[in-house]
Amino acid sequence: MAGRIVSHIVWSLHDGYDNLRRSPLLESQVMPELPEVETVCRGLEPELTGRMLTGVTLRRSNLRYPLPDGFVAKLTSRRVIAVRRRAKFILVQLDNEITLVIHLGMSGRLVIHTESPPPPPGPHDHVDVVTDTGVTIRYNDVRRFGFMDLISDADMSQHPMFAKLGPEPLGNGFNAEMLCETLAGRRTSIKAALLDQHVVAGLGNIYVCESLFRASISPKRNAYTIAGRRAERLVTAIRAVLKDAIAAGGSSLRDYVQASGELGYFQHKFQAYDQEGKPCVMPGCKGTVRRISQSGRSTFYCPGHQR
DNA sequence: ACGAGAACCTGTTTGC
DNA sequence: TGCAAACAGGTTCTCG
Repeated sequence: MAGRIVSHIVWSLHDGYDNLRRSPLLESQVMPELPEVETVCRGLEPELTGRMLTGVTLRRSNLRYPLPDGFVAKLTSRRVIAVRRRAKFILVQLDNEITLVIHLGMSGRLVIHTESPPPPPGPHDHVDVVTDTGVTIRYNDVRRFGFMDLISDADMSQHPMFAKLGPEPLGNGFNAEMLCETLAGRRTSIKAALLDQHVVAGLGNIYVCESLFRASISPKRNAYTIAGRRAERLVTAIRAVLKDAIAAGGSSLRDYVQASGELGYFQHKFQAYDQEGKPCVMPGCKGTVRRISQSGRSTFYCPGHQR
């Protein structure tokens, strides 16, 4: 049995790692947006919380950015207090008032190797972190849009990476009223506005398309026209889309733990994203999903019901 | 200040 | 068939 791929975490069991790396499942993975990062955090949590980091191996000194000075020394022999998520950032809180911040970028993956020693690293395996239980957490990133950083707890809130982030879409701070205020006066499209992490934190191209589809709002609509019932619909849709995706990721985690059945995550089908030319699945709508380009990025939507 | 587009990166897909 | 261009997309930077 080869290891199982769960969201952006890949569990490698005692064999099959080379096969796993060539698995077509890898190619069908969706990009890491909020639900994927949340799933990764839930997978990491039991492996890391309370554990001491006994070793760190760097195979290159830079990912997207240069790794901070003393990266290895500041992690080694530290204990993990908690694993959390903010927007698309994975936050590993350490016992020295420093947090390891991990961003998966577009192609970043974390591989949990339970066997010790772990398999030989591949060409894009950039960082290994080993815990006192002998588990290796390996960071792999083909395109190197991801990065890691160390931020002291005191600097966290003022850090440019976090200071201006919008609210968590699943949190209490995200509602129709605040969304209207944020979008007021914005001349750009609602599609572009929702991709802006300062408006709401954690959405990417895929879930913006899905949310607008579910809310029956055209991606071309001017952002400032989102108000009233339409804003309520959008907030509801964003929440529902994210919760569904997280639930799909969670069921994959359970599948892994029970070592049974197919991976629910990869069966997760999108209603709009990557569905160009397919009939709209919205009940009562006879439209066809179209693909357009907005600010250089693909948008999928149904002109039949998205207005 | 704001918005559009480029750049970063590499493996895969598409088109000539 | 083979090679080059296009494409994927999160974030930051530049330019108008």
